[in-house]
Amino acid sequence: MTGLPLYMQLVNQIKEQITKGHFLPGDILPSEHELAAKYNTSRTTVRKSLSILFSEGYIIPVPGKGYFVKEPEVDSYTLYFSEKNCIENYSGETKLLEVSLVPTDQLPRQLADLKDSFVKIRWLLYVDKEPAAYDIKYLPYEKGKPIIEKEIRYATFPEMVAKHQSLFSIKKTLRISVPVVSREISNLLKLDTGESVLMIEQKIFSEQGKLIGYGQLFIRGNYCNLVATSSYLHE
Amino acid sequence: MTGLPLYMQLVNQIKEQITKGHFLPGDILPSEHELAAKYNTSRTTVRKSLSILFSEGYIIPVPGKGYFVKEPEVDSYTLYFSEKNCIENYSGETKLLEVSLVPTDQLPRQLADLKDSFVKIRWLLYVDKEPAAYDIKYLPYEKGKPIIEKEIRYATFPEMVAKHQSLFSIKKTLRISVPVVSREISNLLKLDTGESVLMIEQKIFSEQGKLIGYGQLFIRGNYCNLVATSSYLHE
DNA sequence: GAGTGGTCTAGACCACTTG
DNA sequence: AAGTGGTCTAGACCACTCT
Repeated sequence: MTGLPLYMQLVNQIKEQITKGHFLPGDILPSEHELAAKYNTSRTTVRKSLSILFSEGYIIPVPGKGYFVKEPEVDSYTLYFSEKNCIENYSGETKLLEVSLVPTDQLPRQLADLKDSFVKIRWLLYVDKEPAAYDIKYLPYEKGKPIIEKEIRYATFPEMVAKHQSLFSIKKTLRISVPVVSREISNLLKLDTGESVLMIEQKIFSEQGKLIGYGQLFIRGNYCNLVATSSYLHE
Repeated sequence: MTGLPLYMQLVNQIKEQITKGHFLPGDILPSEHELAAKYNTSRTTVRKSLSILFSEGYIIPVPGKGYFVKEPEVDSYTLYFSEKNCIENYSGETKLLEVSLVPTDQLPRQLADLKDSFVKIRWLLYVDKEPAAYDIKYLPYEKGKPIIEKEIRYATFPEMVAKHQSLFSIKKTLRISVPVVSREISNLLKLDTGESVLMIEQKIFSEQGKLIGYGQLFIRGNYCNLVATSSYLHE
């Protein structure tokens, strides 16, 4: 009947027993050996199933003891964020406002304690000729390498930062807030009175934990499109 | 020297070859058989390593062909969200404003096409006696079960919804935006003129995809604390 | 038909926890 | 000492792709 491989049938059976409450958080599952005997299969196959249940957040293996049913994580979401997808109907229209070298003492406080110089890049992002977002980015300045506008085509921030870093090894942080905007930003975005703006602060760290990129993205309320979904989709 | 298990050493070696650019996105790795021979180990162990690299987003297996090096996902973040942790300095102080049964025709449009009645619950959340957030939640009304205030202690929304659902099987969605707030909300939160508000819209679905919970959380700009981090932390 | 990954088995030895 | 999960082996058969 079921074309599913054995280990997947086992995954589903155990999953069902957990979701239906036959096993409660904190309970201990039958041992690998017992499961193998019960389902008439090998320990290897049982382990494959259990490792999937572990990766999906259902159970936790404890060496020498057994597999414990976990409290489900109810507050974990996956957020896909890039400058491109967080602006509604964004087609890619941008205007470069500034590319300049910023001396150490004029950096925002988030970067001030690093003793590096940074390149500051400012953009406006448009939707249908209307300004929808304003973006400021700081990248470490590499001595000797001139800043060429053409090089800074509007990729995602991690891609800009990681020119000579592997994209696999960087760490990133987002902070979402609703700032009180300066008159400058208000003018740039042509804000109506009372119109609000969302700010997304982005930090990028190297594998060694060094801050190698900082960005602030200000999005007009109407154009903002930020969606997150529960992490474990179970297929 | 290295106390690491064989399969982890293999993971790290291949990972390094990918991050250092010896293998580029789109490249195909040596076959399981070749790797087993090269590293003088069994195919099973090689497969264990490769499955880890797959789960961490480095490679994609293609049956009949081989393992392909993937483009790294640069825009995936993990967001931990709950009513408790998204409000800065929140200690748990709440005031229940309303618990009422809402007939089908008076529901917000997001719930209107379900032909169920919903219970509407409205709260104010305080930080140091100051209103910091305003919360509206809709839960399916279960006929015969009276709504008892004491039952609605302020747990996280998924916990409220899932009283008789397993928390493992629900799906959730968040939408973050900056709304133009009504006068009612402005008064409730005692907003200053020009002060902005962040809205987090939360939908909860049953395993079968039915909407079983809808919530709107309005947070005053100053109190908002939303942070997301890159998904793959690689330990 | 040769090569690939996908599934599965029946063992082995280890470090650890528990009585 | 018995039981548990962690690691590892050396096979087997399958469905698939490529040529």
